Amino acid sequence: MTDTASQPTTDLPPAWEPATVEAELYERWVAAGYFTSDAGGDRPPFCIVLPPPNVTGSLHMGHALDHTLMDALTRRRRMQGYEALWQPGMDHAGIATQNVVEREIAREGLTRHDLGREAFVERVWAWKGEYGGQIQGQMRRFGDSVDWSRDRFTMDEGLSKAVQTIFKRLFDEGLIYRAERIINWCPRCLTALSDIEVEHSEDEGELVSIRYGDGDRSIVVATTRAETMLGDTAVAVHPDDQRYAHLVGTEVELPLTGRMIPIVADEHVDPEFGTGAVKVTPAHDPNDFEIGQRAELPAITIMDERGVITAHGPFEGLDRFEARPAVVAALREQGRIVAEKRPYVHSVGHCSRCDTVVEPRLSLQWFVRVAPLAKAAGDAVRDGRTRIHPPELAKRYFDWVDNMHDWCISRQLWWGHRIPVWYGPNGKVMCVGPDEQPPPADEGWTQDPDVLDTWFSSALWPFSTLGWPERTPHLEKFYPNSVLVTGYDILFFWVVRMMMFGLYAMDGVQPFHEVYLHGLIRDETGKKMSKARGNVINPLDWMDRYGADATRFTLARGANPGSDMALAEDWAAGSRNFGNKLWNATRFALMNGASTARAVPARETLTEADRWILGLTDALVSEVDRLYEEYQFAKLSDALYHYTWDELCDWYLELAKVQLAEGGDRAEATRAVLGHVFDVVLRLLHPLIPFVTERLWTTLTGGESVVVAPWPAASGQPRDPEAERHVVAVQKLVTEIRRFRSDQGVKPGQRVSARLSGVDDAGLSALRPAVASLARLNDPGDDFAASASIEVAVAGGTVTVELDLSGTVDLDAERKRLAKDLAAAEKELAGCDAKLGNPNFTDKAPAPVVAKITARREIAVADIERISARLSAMSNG
RNA sequence: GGGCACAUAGCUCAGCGGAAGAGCACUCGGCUUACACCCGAGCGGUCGCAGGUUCGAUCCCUGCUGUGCCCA
Repeated sequence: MTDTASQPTTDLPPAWEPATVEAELYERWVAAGYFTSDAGGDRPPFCIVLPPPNVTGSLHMGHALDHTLMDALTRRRRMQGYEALWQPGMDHAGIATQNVVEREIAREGLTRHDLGREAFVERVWAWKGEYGGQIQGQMRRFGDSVDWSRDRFTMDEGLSKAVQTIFKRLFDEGLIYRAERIINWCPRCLTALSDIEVEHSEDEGELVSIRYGDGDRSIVVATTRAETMLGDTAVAVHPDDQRYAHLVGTEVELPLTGRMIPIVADEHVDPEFGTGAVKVTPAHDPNDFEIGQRAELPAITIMDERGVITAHGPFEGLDRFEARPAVVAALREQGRIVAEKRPYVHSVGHCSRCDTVVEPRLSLQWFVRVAPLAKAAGDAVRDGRTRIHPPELAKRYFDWVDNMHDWCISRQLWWGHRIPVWYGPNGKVMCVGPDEQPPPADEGWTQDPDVLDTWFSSALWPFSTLGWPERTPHLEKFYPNSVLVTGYDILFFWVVRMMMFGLYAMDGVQPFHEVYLHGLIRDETGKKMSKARGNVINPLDWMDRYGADATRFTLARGANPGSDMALAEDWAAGSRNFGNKLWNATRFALMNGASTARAVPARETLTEADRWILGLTDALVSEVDRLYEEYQFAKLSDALYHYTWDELCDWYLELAKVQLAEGGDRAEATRAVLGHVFDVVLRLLHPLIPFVTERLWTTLTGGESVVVAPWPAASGQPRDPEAERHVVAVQKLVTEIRRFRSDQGVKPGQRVSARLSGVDDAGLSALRPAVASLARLNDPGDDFAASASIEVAVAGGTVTVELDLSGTVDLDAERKRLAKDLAAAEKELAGCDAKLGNPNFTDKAPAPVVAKITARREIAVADIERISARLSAMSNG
């Protein structure tokens, strides 16, 4: 057998240096085609579509989490022999991108109107060409195993065709319609927004009570938006409200305008709020619009698209926020302000893109009639065709789909998919399908100027990226997608819409088998990361300093289903340390000739230590598999961390040192076991930390790449409970000896002569050299003089360790330790006695529980006896 | 206003009916030839408060307090 010292040393440097190696490894994987999907062949499909990041953006920590989890799932399935497709791409982000380019041309003193629509859109494409690529670069640094050959963009020709196809189908079936409605309008972005693009916050405002009419023909209304009174067309009260019953059907004069407006009754007025009478402004409030519809009231728009008052009179030309105090002042002058409350905190909607206060606005827009689509989306989850993880979030999904409002899909933008509807002479309307010719412009036909909500095209993502509306081989193979991974915060934005459109476009087949919703990233104190707070961590910074693997492992370790995760730099450092630990442990194994070239010898020829670690390794494989099926990333990461560090490194490698020192067949067998366990753990870790495992695994095995290595399976060999008991006993014995040494102030490296008895009776004979090595003990020499002794109760018996500390023993320290142990044992005994002395317990508790407590009691009694004897011996001695 | 979570060691979180756990932080001792991004040992919790169910409750139920989120 080759001597360890003459083994060829590995070429691995003493520490893992991610920065220099990761990029090269990644490009090698791409070049090898590992990530490219093949729609042919017999492998079962596995498909994840990447939630398309915004083309204007860069990847933040939330993306890093999302990508880590998707990559882990994809890499594992690939190793398991699935045909894996992780579909990348970006969306065109209508409002955001248009804003960016408008800002850019504003620096040249231009507006989009100066350029004209066509030139502006060209300008956006040019911008996309120049800056839109940074996300791909970031994904390469993360190590994302996406199929770059299928990279897609929502504005691509094929995806645009998908948009036009589904629009036409929905239009023809009456599921898309155009109507004048109150919509959410952003006076800064100058476009309609859907309900979910509005964020509500509790803001300080004012509540002003205004008297309309005079004398006994007057009524007081309260409002937070005094300026809208210029557009009031009624006052509404509850039909059962006796206070106002006599006024219903009469009219009052609307101050400042001289208009007479009716007092109407409406069920939806809350008599408890304010005076119980509300002003009704159908053109500027969604609830008032509803009241207006029921009472057939006119709607008077008093603002332009920028929120500037257009009503004639002294307020014309004022911004809505300037008009508010001006209107109040004018009313006060007339003595019509009955009460004012400032600040008055109430909920105010803001544009999710630019934070401008949203103005409800009456306008002509396109809508999707969602009722039948939402019903199907709900049913797919109710039927279990799509499973939501964690299941608690399914309720939130149902609450949404079962109470969904029609979806406003038109946007007054230029960047996006233009609505494929043409308006002709005599009010004719024509929706044009993807393969149809638009009607001739010279006959007076013009296309609708608006574009579609970005989410409209994103909703097609799970199948438009696969080639739909063509029935491509990829669509056939990879639809439905296996799992969708995203944050719970975009359940409504995106997941619901993909469900609706997927079921509709694909003849009732749901887009996903499973949906996994992860939590949000927060800072170390649990606050949301935001630029305003200045607590944003850029994942690229972490990757620069700690490597992509460490960044990924940190995120995976924090990913408990459905709950948010707090991140701090310390976590990343810890993950970096773990990678380094793995690196050095593997290096150590390699330096000692660990190899996968030879199979692990038959179990009966191995040591108990070998059988113990092999058993733990099998258990680890099963546990990791089970946890992956449940999307328990935090737990599976922790299981891998614990196995690697606390069992493999802290114990098995130390035990292996003893076996390697023996030389001969024992050393050779140990090399095979080392090779096996590192092979397995590296493969298990690869989906989480792909780079370091690739470097180590290829060195260890000589294999081509761990990316395409088979996923580990348990050995099928039975575990050896006796060997495991014995190793656990050795762990306890060694720990107790170390504890004693530490109490006595013996330096960790100093060897101490010791005489052990009871080892054989405890069944630990074979592990005796291991104990000596791990506890730094020397065999007793001729001059051995025990100056201290400890007794350690282990599973098979009690081991007595006599130590020659060749000097004074710190009796005080020992007494303290014994007293502490005694107190613990006495507490334990008292607890057991209390239970066993209670007939209700012994009668009603299950027998195994009673037996367990009885056994614990016996151990406590023995401990007390032993420790007391030791203590009294000390005071007598 | 409606709904849903969560309150466990200094921090971030597991555990969710039968002996309180992890990582980080902290204390002490160590360069024990894989690793100081390390090794060894240790300190630290009436599991938010008050009731209830149970032989037994951090775990189940009720109420309260606090925090967060979603929806109006």
